Amino acid sequence: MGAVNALEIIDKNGKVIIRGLRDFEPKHIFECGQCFRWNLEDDGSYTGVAYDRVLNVRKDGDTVIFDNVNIEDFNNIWVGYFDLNNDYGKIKHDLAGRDEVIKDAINFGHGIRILRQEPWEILISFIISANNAIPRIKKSVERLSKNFGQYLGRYRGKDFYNFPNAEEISRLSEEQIESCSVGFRAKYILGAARKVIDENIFLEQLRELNSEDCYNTLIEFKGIGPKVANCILVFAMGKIEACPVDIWIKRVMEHFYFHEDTPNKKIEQFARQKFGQYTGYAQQYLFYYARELKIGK
DNA sequence: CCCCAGGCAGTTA
DNA sequence: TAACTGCCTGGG
Repeated sequence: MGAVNALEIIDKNGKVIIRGLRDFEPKHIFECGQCFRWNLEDDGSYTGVAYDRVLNVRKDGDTVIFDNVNIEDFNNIWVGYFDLNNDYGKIKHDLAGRDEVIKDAINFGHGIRILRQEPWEILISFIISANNAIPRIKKSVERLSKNFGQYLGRYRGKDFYNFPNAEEISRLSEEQIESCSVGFRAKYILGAARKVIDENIFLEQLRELNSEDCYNTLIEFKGIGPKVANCILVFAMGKIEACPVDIWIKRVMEHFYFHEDTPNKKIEQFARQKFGQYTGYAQQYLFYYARELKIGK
């Protein structure tokens, strides 16, 4: 039995409602750069797609309301997706004791959780993320889904589609993929799909590998370098000790710790030494902190 | 118009 | 293996 089972859960009318759910802020979770398919609604809730489901999430005081879901899917899919059985209070307490910088970052993004997302969608999403901006990454992922994914249903008057699987993408032309505004990354996306199909790669099984073997497998894909591979490790493979060093992590680390231009490898080493098994969490708090406050820019 | 955005591959030295 | 360079796209 996980921690979430100790809480009061109400299941009614296609909603699952949890009172007293700690360390959970939709804005922090969905806008900390880890996911691209969650969008803010007019009422402050977020609607997104994962694991062939459409879900809406809202927080009201200490209550979190999951809409468009039944209790079976909640237990089988979303508890894992939102990492609800993980004690973020403990993680934050441990990390915050290490120095004032990470302590401030944690206070700022106190409701962040690392989502356990689908490996294939995350692999392609982060190939698209290279030298790109979040709103445009979201637009490309959305277009790929709408044009080539399977129809899932309607919610609040909008149609939703899943992310096309590797086989579906492998059958597309480079031009079809380019039509989703992915630019020069189209050949990497098609190449990745063909590699997965031709080499019979089961990305879910990479979760069973250790971090290093998992990384070495991912970096064989054209379009996946060190940063993207580490993002896939943290956001889909459960390898939370990994440390993606992007431009914001580089900025915030140089601003607070190095005070000079520093190679990404050195930043990664420093972070892993400082934050250990919690490096991926620390990275996410620091990223959100830096990007929202434009630290180091 | 220029600049840059959660990097990468390819080329050089 | 480190240092460079060009890259689709589109919003500021």
